[in-house]
Amino acid sequence: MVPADDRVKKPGMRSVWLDAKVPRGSGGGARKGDPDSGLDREKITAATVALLDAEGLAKFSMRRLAAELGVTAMSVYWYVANKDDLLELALDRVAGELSPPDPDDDTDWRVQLRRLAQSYREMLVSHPWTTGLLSRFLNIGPHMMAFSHASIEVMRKGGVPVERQGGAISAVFQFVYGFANSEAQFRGLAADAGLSVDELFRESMGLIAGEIEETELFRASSEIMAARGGGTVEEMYQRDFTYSLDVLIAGIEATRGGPAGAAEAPEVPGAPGA
Amino acid sequence: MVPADDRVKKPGMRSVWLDAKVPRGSGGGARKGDPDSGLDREKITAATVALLDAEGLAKFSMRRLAAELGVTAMSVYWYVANKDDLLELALDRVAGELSPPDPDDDTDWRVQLRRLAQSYREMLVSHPWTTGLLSRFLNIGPHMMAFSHASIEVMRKGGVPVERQGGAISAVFQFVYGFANSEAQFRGLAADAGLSVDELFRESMGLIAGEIEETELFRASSEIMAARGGGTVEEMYQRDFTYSLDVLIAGIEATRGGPAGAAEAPEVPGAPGA
DNA sequence: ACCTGAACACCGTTCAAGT
DNA sequence: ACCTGAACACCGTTCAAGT
Repeated sequence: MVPADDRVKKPGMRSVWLDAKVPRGSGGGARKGDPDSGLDREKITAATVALLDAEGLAKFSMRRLAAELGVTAMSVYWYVANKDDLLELALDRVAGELSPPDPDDDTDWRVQLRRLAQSYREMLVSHPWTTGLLSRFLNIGPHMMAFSHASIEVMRKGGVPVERQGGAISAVFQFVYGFANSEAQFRGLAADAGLSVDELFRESMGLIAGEIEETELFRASSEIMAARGGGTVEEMYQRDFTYSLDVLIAGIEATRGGPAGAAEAPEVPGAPGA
Repeated sequence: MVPADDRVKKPGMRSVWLDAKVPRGSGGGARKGDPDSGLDREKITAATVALLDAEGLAKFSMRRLAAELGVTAMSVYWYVANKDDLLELALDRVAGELSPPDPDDDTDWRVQLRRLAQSYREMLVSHPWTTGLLSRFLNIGPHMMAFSHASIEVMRKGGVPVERQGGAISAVFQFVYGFANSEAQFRGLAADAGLSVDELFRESMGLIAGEIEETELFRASSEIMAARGGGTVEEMYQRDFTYSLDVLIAGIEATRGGPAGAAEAPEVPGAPGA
């Protein structure tokens, strides 16, 4: 049959990770000519991540990627069934940066949770295209799975009862996802507008002030502005993130032995562990 | 000049909401012929929302929309500068479903917060295309702004000090965003696969079990499964959402008067109030 | 003031064909 | 086993032209 299409056709879930175990270009011996010229999934995935980092998801195309690889547009389809599969591979590749803790590490669970959250946030922010993709796939690649399971382990160490672990993980990592998404996107908007994040922040504030002016609503938002107390947007993000995590950890501790009736969310879809 | 292009060209932020106040098609008197045939922003936006709801963001195109409106592809550009502007309009239109509380309503702040969160979640889940767009724009449309300000007001009523209101809002609504996003997307995956959410959940669980089998990691995840106790995915989502909100509210109360050093996130970008 | 048609510079993917 | 070229059915947007 045609390249990379040896999967079952039955309707159901779709993911690269469910396909034939041995991907193209890693099978029969090295290339004949010069050894670096052969394509494989590894090289293609690496180039995809590089391109996504450099130009974003919107500008990424199979044709653009092929050009980068010095190859014709359709060569890539020998190694990868379609664009979505390639994006799944790219996603799990950067999930390799997550570095979940050693299961035998006996550091305080709160510290470990903070580290997991910070690490997830850093991945999302330094590869802004990830937030747009995480919700499109099942996220069952090896690195994602490792991260999910590390999250469960941390909650267990924190004494969260089994029926609540899913909920607690969801509260934390869905927050991180949303936070990092908005953070990354705001940086993107700033970059597009040719402004620093601080400049864009000031500009949008000024503009809102001009639009709704003297209303009650504006007074409230204005109070918050005043309380900001002269930090950079960067500092605001960090303080906000930290405080929100404090809220979550305090909340988890406070409800640890609370009333029954809370269970876990589906493990697989969306953000890790949720 | 050309249609809908009377904006300033200076680099900076871009948003429909920053354009000339009077949009095309609402100016000079009703249509000559039959009164229903004329296009305007209102009709176009409504058709856009309908199409996005029915077929999703991926299938939406200007040409498809024009066809729906019984008009040539390019007519739409008379009323709207480009696709992004139209999507911004669609987004704020469904944000009109959010129904923030009356500022004079003296219901307990926790109840009001739960209502805001539930209402936001419902909007995101019943219009799954919104999560993909919220992070792409500034979200400064009138309905979004109203929701943002209502969120601030609720935190104020909850006794959260001004410097923490932004962080608390961020913790809650970024969570809701992430949660609803993963919920909506999982429903979408199920629909694409022609399965119910329960079927897809079972199928993915079985599959993961088959893949990693006897490892320690799997044992942990397997324990959680066992603790699920026979609910539907629907019920799981609801319990999880509720428990997570409990965590957040308990956390907000616990840290209400806590240590200093936490401030708000930028008001404008991303999810409302964050 | 509003709408159209043709055109430009793109997409993802299929398919038959080359080596 | 791997790669190519041509083709299909699309995109968003511009521009000159119609009424």
